[in-house]
Amino acid sequence: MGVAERKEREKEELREQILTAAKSLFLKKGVEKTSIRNIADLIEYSPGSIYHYFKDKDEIFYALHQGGFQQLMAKMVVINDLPHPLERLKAMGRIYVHFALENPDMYDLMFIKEAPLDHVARTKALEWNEGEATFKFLRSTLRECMEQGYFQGQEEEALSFLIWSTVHGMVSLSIRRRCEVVLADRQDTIVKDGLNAFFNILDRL
Amino acid sequence: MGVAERKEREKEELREQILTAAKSLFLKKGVEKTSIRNIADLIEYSPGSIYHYFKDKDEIFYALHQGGFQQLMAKMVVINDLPHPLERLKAMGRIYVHFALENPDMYDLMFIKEAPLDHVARTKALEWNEGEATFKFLRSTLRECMEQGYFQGQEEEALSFLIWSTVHGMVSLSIRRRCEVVLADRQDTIVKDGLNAFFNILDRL
DNA sequence: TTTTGTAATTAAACACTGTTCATTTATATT
DNA sequence: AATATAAATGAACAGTGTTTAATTACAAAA
Repeated sequence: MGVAERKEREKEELREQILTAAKSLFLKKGVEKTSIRNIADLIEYSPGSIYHYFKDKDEIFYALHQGGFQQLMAKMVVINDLPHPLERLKAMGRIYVHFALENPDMYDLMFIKEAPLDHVARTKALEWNEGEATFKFLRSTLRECMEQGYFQGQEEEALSFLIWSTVHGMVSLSIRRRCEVVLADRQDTIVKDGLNAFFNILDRL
Repeated sequence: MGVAERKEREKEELREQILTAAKSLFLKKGVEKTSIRNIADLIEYSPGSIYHYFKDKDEIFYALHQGGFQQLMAKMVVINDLPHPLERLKAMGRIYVHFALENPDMYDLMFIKEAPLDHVARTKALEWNEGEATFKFLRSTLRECMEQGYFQGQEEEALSFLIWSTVHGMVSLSIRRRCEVVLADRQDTIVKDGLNAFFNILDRL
C-alpha cells in the first residue's frame, strides 16, 4: 500500500526536525534556557506535538547525547591504522580534547551535565552504553601499551580512569570557564600545553 | 543609640537564615530545582522579602560558593607544617579529593556549575578570586617541589594546571556519575585507586 | 462520492518558575 | 499620639514543562 510507509517516513522526518531544532537551540542558548515552546516555534508546530515524539525534554536531550557519541567515535576509529599503541593512545587524547573544544556544548551534554544519567536511571537501563564503549576503547588501547612494556607497575583499570580523568579534567575546566585562574598570557594555550605536558609524562613512564 | 545596631544585627540574621535555608535546599534538591518560593517557605517569609537581601537567585548561589572556598581553604592550611613539598602537594590532592567527595554538591557549585562565573561576568569583577587563591596555593607548592629538583623538564604553569585537572577530572566524573563505565567491582574505589596511581606517577617523575 | 475510523495536531489549562512593585504592616523617633 | 521610615507582603507578569479534551486531516471502506 505504501501509505503506511510514507506516514512512517513523515513521522521520522518530524522527529528529526525536532531534534535538529532542539540541537541548534541547545547549543545556542543552552539546554536549560531552551523551552519546549522555543523548539515548537522554530519548527512551526504547537508545543503539544513535541510530546507525541518525545516523552519529555530529557528524552530529547538524551537523543542528542547519543548522537554526540557517534560523532566522537567516528573521529576515534581513524586512529586504528596507527601501529604503535602509545601513539594511538596519544592520538585518542588529542582527538578527545579537540572534539571537546570544538563542540563544547555537545561535550558538556555528554560528560558534564547530569541530565542524561537521570534519564538512564529513570528508564530501565542500568548502563550508560555510549560512555562504556568509549571507555572500553581507551582500556584496550592501554592494555596494548602495557603488553608492549609501557606503564610497568601500574594497573590497567586505575590508569585508564586516571588518563580519562586527566583529559576530561582539562577540557571541563576549560569549558566551564575555570581556566581564568591561570596566568593571563597562558589561558589560550593552557589546555594544549597541559596535554603536551601529560604526553611528556606518559612518554617517560 | 543601639537600635540601629540591633536592626543591623537582625537584618544580618535574616540574611544568614536565607543562606542556610538556600544551602540546605540547594544541596538536597539541587540549585535548579530549588525555587525562591521554596526558600521563602522554609524560613516562613514571603518570596518578595528575599529580594531585599539578594539581588537575584544567582547572588544567593554565589554567596554559598564563596563559603565553600573558605571551607576548602581552611582544610588546606593544616598542611603547612609538612616540611617536604612533595608530601604537601600530595596532601593537598588528598584533601581536595576528600572535600569533593564529602561535599559533592558544594564541589559541584564551586567547580562544575556555570552559574557563579555568569555572576562574576555580570557584576564587574573580571576575576574569580576564590578559585585564583586556591590555584596560587597549588602553584607555589609545585614551585617548591621543582626547586628541590622534582619534575625536571616540566614547566610550572602547565604542570600546575595538569595536576589540578587530574584531580578535578576524577572527582567530577565521580560526582556527575560517569564512573559507571569502570569495572563494577572497582567503582567504589576507583577515585582512590586513581589518586594513588597518580601519586605513584608523581613519585617517579 | 460520501461516510467512517484513526492518527496527528492543537489550544487551553494546570501548577509551577524568577522577579517586580504598589501596598500594607511594624516600629522607632518626634 | 502622630509621624517617618524601614521591612515585609501579596498580587501580578511573563515565562516554564507537561497533560488532555477537542479538533483537524486524511486514507480506507461503503
